[in-house]
Amino acid sequence: MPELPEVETIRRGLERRIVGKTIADIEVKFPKIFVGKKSEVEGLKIEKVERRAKVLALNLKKGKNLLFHLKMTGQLIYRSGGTWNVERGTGTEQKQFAGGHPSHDWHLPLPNATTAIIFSFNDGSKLYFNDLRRFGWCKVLDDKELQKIFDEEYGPEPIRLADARSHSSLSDEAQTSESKTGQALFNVDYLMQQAARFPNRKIKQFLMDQHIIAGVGNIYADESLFAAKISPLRKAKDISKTEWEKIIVNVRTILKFAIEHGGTTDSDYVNADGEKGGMQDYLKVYRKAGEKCPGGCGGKIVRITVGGRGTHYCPDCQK
DNA sequence: CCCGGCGCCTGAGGGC
DNA sequence: TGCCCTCAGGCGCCGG
Repeated sequence: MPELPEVETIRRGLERRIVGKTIADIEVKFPKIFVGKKSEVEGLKIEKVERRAKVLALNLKKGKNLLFHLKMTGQLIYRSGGTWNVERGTGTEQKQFAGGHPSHDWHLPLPNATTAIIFSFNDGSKLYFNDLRRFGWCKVLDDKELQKIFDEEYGPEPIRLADARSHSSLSDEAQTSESKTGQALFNVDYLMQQAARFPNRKIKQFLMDQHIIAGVGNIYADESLFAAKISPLRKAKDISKTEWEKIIVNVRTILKFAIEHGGTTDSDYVNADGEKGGMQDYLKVYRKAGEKCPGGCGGKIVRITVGGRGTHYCPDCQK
């Protein structure tokens, strides 16, 4: 399920692939998933690919945008146009592929039964929005509407890599009070202030609330709390300042690490080239029920339900 | 405020 | 082998 690191990974891939291209045509296979009029964006050039929390926006000319939410099983996969002659196996087998160099993604047929929308660009390349469970959506929005959603529906970004180039990412730690845009910053003061608003909420649900923190979902909430040695059942009001600091550091570290590893492929997640992530090899508690605690405490990872979500933690070292 | 439950979907996995 | 049932899960919404 794409959370911040997965959506950011897709964003980076798309940025390299589709910025500067013009949307020539949109084919909607599942009408419920596409909200708005495609005629408003056909013919427009893509200027930028933005991420906020778990949503992805293609900024187009004329103040238009396409906003995507991948929910559980959404995929955004790019394929270049043209045909390719490819040798595989012993070299005797030669096959021609239409649409996209098959070096890494030839096994993934596109479009397929899960393909909800096909965006065709002016150079013959395509962007496929697949969604097996069809919870995801794509909306046509004006700049103003997009900004309103970004401002009102999502709390601060826990890391600020979206627009910054890699070498300037130190700005994360420099966050103190408030950003230029008026958006709150992800720091201890802010989290304690929010905790005062929802004192009895369990910390796991608190971390996953997109209005409070942008982009943390089930996997990284569990992983961050394990790293911080805090039980997912603790109430927000009972978290000490020192513990909030630990939460901040671990959320940031884990999200950044996950981005470096291309995100977690639990079931359907793939990047913009159709490739799986690598972060699943580094998860310590998520879906590890019954296994020995990797913290070396001698305990065992258990699975419980918190707020209706599967929650994995070590009761022995997460207090 | 907090919690539980439903709905949206479909494939995986367990029970028999 | 195969059918049926339940469940997962982001998120909005509703009711207690």
